[in-house]
Order: sequence, then structure tokens, then C-alpha cells
Amino acid sequence: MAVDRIFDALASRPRREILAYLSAQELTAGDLASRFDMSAPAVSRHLSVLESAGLVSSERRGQYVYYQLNSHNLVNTLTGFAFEICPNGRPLKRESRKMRAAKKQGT
Amino acid sequence: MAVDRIFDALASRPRREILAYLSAQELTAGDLASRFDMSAPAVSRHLSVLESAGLVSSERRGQYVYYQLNSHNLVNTLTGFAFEICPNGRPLKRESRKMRAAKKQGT
DNA sequence: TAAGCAATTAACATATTAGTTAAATGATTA
DNA sequence: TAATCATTTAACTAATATGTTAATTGCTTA
Repeated sequence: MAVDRIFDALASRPRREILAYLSAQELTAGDLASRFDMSAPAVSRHLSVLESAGLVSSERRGQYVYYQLNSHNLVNTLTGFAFEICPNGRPLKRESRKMRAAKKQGT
Repeated sequence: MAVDRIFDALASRPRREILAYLSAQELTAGDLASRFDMSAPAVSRHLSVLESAGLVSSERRGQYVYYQLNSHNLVNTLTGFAFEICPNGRPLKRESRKMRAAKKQGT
């Protein structure tokens, strides 16, 4: 099931950090590897876990492979799950308010 | 870190199902165990993972131990993470709209 | 074509996780 | 107290995940 793979992918700090890096901009596998204290093959494996969960996409351009975040899949899964578990939606609504405020500020 | 334990706890289908059961009502360890095709000790261990992540609380009443969902911790962590990764908050806002609609309907 | 860089795959070691059954702990009640 | 039920802890096994280094694949360019 898709949700299984997504939660599985998120249960790793380095993978969550990769998502955070990619939330700012697309990066190559090598860019990402250089940001971790870990070998390139290890990072490559994390990327493939994220990609098969649908959380990132990759595109080869010449010699490099660029990775990008698929934020919709992430957000839809997390909020869908939170919504299922917590049918009374107050906390989500509060979060949503905070978001609007942050956006206004330009953050 | 708290987030580590929470995502770790969520990376297990039986544990997510336990949360879903507890979202409807509090249940004893035995009630929960009877809903799974798994031994009671195994379910007990899942419960302890959820509890040490702060996602559920337990309370002994006589012979039984009742478990309850801590939905705020779950929702705050998931939406906080989604917010961090996806600063443009459109999907969350959409989810929030759906939630209001469901609430109005009384679902 | 050959050399070189980027990235992934292969092969392997180690640590963790998830389940099992058996034993122990806590609380009730005959 | 003894028996019983609910739950957790202990001891163990099997499967999976994560990291390593070495080898391979893909692309560019001298």
C-alpha cells in the first residue's frame, strides 16, 4: 500500500533531512551526498526509497541526476492520515492559520 | 529527538491501526490484542512503542490497562513536519476546508 | 576510443525490529 | 491464601534495514 511505503520512507532521519533540503530547491545526488556524513551509495539508496514511495522524482540531465520533492504526496498522506485519526480537526485548523500568517510575512 | 520516535512509531501498519482503533474510543490492551492476528505480547510491545513516542497514554484501572490516543501530539508532529517541508501551504488549507465540511455534516 | 566524473548496483557485515512462547507481575475473588 | 485473569517482561529466532567498499553503468570530452 502506498501509505505503508510513505511512512516507511519517513522513518529515517537522513531521509527526512533529504526532503527538507529538497524543499528549498532541486539538487543532484552528489549535492545531497556531500551534505551528509555518509557514502554516496548510502545516500543513493535513501533516494531510491524516497522515490519509490513517490516522495521525490528524479530526472537525468547529462551526467547528473536531479532530484525534486513531490510535496503534494507528502502533504496529502500526512494530513489525510491525521484527519483519519483525528476527526475533530481543531489542531489542523490551527496549523492552517499559522501557515496563512507565515505566508503573509513572506517567510 | 521526539520527532524521530514519532515517525518511527508510525512506520508500522499494526501501530497505525492501533491509533485508528483508539481514535474512536479508549480500549484495553486485551481489547486491542483481540483485534489483531498477533499474540498479546506483540501488541503490548507495539503499545509501548506508541506510548514512549507520546502518541498514546495508558491508565491502569483494576485488572485492566486502558489506552487512549493523544491526538494532539500526532497531529502537531505531522502537520508541523508537513509545514516545514512544504512552506507553501495550499494542500493543508485544502485539507482543512474538507475538514470543516465534514464537521458541518456531522461526520 | 580512452579517460574521467556522476551515480547506481552488488556483495557483505552489523544492528535493529517484529514476531514467537514461557515466565513474571498486578489485581481480583473464591 | 490460592486460583485466575490481564498484562508485561524475558529469551530467543528470523527477517529487514543501514552502512561500508568494490564493481558497474551512463555520460562527456580530450
